[in-house]
Amino acid sequence: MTKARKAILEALKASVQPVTAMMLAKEPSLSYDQATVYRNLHYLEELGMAQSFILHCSEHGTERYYSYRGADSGIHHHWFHCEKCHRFIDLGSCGYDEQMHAWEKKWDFTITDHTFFLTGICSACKA
Amino acid sequence: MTKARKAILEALKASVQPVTAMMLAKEPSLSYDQATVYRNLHYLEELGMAQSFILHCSEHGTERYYSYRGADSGIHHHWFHCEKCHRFIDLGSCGYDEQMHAWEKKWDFTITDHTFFLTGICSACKA
DNA sequence: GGAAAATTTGCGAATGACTTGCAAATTTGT
DNA sequence: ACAAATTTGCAAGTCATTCGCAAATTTTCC
Repeated sequence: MTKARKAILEALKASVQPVTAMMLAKEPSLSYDQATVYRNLHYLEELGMAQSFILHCSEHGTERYYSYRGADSGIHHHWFHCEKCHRFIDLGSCGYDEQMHAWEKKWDFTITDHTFFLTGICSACKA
Repeated sequence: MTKARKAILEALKASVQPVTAMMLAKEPSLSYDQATVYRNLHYLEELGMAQSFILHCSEHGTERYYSYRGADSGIHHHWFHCEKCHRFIDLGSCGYDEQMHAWEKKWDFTITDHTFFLTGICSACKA
């Protein structure tokens, strides 16, 4: 595993919030080329050490957000996104496995991935 | 309501599958400028007559897909996307209202929108 | 440990979805 | 039908993300 790879993985692991490739590329302590960051995030996601979702918000546009995912403990996280302060709240795993299974049976398709997240106004921003 | 607007809304209503702005812009029977198509899709979504979601698939990249939504009957649809044949299956409304409410209570945030869809291989493509 | 093979990096340029400024055309209000 | 308001087409711009390629790093094998 290369230096860049390791550093990016550590940054992901250390971050409480999901981050974009650009955020990591601009992080002074990393200072890897954006292409390198993008490539390594892809790589880490393929390995199953990172997970991502695409979010569009009026203020930041459309971007892919990455978060850490333990190699084995592989919990698929879902998030709430506050449109005001742009912070994320980790909702944990969605627990829809049963529902998914029901759908697979009903329609006879095979689910390889699911996307789920919420947007709204967080507690702090409501006040 | 302008001619373009009406035509685009009709196209949406007529389409069984969610469509992208580009698909509509390239549709010979419509032949409106892409800017016009994009602007009107935004407009229709604001009105509540269209709904959309952003999907990334390896073959077609990242694009926003629109579908018709009756002005009042406003059912929020969710979809399964087949990665092979690129067709969508309408799953109807997700029926997670209770779960959402539970989350709102637990975290004290207000949900204004939710994104949910599945990807995988459809029945036909498995065979 | 070191040289060759394989992979990765940085840079700059390209891609592709989507947006925007602006003048001309259409629609609306009266 | 006329003036005001909105929308359209066009061309150029924006922005996240990707790609080609030569140089640098990592891995492999002896």
